[in-house]
Amino acid sequence: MRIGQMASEAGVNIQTVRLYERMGLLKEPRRTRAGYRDYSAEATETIRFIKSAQEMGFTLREIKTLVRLRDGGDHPSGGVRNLALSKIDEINQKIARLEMMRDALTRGLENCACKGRPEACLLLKARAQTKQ
Amino acid sequence: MRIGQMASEAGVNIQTVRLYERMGLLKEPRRTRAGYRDYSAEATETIRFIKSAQEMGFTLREIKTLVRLRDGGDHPSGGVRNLALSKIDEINQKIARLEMMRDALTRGLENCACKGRPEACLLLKARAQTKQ
DNA sequence: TTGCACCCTGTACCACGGTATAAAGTCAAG
DNA sequence: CTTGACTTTATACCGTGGTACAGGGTGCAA
Repeated sequence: MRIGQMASEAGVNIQTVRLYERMGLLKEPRRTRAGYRDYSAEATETIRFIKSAQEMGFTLREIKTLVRLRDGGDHPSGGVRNLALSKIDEINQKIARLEMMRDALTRGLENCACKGRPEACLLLKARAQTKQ
Repeated sequence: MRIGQMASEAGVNIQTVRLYERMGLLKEPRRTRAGYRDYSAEATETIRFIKSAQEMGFTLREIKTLVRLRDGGDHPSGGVRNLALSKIDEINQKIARLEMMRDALTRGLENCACKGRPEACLLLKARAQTKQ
């Protein structure tokens, strides 16, 4: 699979794929005789992982380590394991903060739009949806 | 409280505070006779909210609306409420994706560093910590 | 009243992530 | 073979968020 199809399946620009490769986020694919990049389906998964991590606020530099960890790391070592654990910790902290932000927004809504009109407040639904 | 103290309490650069004001993220404080900005303690909370939201992957443009919503919006209206609800939804999606990423990392670890040495895997602790 | 720390506005610069363009090669269909 | 869609590398540019600097004013304290 060549770069054009890969990029379009992953939903990114071709230039972006090459950028990620240069930055070491995406491992270099084999090449055809003519020098064209030849990707396996796995690559699109990696790209999607990268975009997802990015939306979670990780930088490309951080994502570089996330990708390595996700792929099983290099050689098993305490260093790799600890790095992964600290990343997992970071993620847990992000989750906790997102929950706080959600509650802050919820409070904002309670103090405003729904004031005196609890029946109009779609909020409880939203909360129920997440506390399930 | 003047901008220097405010910025240092919030942990940001003075220039950053002024930038946020220019971008409409931070409402313009009153001024002293000399034209100095005069902040209340509330402002540092707003700054911290902004930084936190930023680490969660929201852009300043998005955070601008988050801040308005958190502060109780303008005038109560269905529009404001719906916007808040959709932001809450976004946050829930981010949380779900972070959980997926965490699991992906966890799997990466399982396939690698802890292979055959389950007693060395600190992973279960990390998971327990979050599933509590 | 001089010094020093702070503030003001405005402009310029920076890193990051992404994208666009140029100049050249590949390849399959007509 | 030629045409058109695709690829290659390399370079240049852009928006976002942040910061630095210049040139000037404020205010307090020795």
